[in-house]
Amino acid sequence: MSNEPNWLTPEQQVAWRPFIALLFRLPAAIEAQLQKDAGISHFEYLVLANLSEAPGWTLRMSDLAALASGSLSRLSHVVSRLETRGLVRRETCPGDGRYINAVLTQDGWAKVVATAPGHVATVRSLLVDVLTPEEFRALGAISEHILREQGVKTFIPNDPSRLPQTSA
Amino acid sequence: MSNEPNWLTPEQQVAWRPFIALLFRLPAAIEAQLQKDAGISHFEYLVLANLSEAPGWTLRMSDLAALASGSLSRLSHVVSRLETRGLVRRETCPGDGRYINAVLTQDGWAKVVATAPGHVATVRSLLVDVLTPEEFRALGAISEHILREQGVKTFIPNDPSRLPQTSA
DNA sequence: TAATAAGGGTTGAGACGTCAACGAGGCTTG
DNA sequence: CAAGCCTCGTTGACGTCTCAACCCTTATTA
Repeated sequence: MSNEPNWLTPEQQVAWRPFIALLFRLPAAIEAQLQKDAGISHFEYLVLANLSEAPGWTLRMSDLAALASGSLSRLSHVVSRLETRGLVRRETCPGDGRYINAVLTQDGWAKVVATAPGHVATVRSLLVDVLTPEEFRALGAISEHILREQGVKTFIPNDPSRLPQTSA
Repeated sequence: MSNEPNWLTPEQQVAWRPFIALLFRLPAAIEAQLQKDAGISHFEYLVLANLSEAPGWTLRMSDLAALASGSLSRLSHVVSRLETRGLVRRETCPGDGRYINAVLTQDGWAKVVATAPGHVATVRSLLVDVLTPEEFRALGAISEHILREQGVKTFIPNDPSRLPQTSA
């Protein structure tokens, strides 16, 4: 193989630069809204939202980490914080002491219900509603393509009737 | 205006979920490679890279912050660190003491030259080369669309009065 | 020229994420 | 059943980001 770096072509740079800017700014904007209006981080919101959609408001730590796209260590810290705030509690898995389940509390559910509408509105105003339906569909398909290439399986909601649709 | 939250439709969720996963995972992957191979963060890389492309290896702090899509406070901390590592230095703008220029040093240039190929290779393997050219172009166009909607200019305003001036 | 306004940049404290080391439970060999 | 191992999960130290208060320089106003 050659030592010569395989630089991006000018055309590729024209696509790359806005994308990398988006990769910095969109999370920052979402983070800011959630922090201001609900006092939680985006990651914390994803944790609560995923739990709220899980059967029995319960998920194993490692599964929850994967669903929220974070490390197990990060999740452990976050669940500890959410636990002291009374939004989540831990239970060792009955029958197999290796596993630990995170369980949403009533207060946690209330928090999700109170937070979701503002979050969805923000996502709409920043992203969904500024794109044409075709653009948004394409964005989803491209994202899935990239993730699939890295062996990441994206969770598809199987029961849309379960409300609220917190995952926005 | 209704109080009823405007939830995402199931079709929109199908697009949103992979995208939000990408928004978490791609930065993490890029971060990991840069940290491992070069000992710098992605944001630090963007700072150095933008300086290396600026005339005179020089940019005003606030312009650099905008180019790197970060806050001025964050940039100030980062530049301080890069300064102690000898990769960047600060200069008060001659003729207007309010402004401060960040200037890339020779060592900083060397760092960019040494780091860029690996970074580009990573971006290619994670993103560019797994998409079709049409997909990648579309991704760039969609990103720019979103940013434009928020008034973000992807490129530096080519205003000569904002360049470092040796004389008024 | 003095007082004030306005904006760029810095600083410190607190919150958060990462990394590597560790602990604990259960499975698999002998 | 004992020893090792594997995986899940936790912990604490350290580095980094955010937020708000602050300083400094220039422009404005009287």
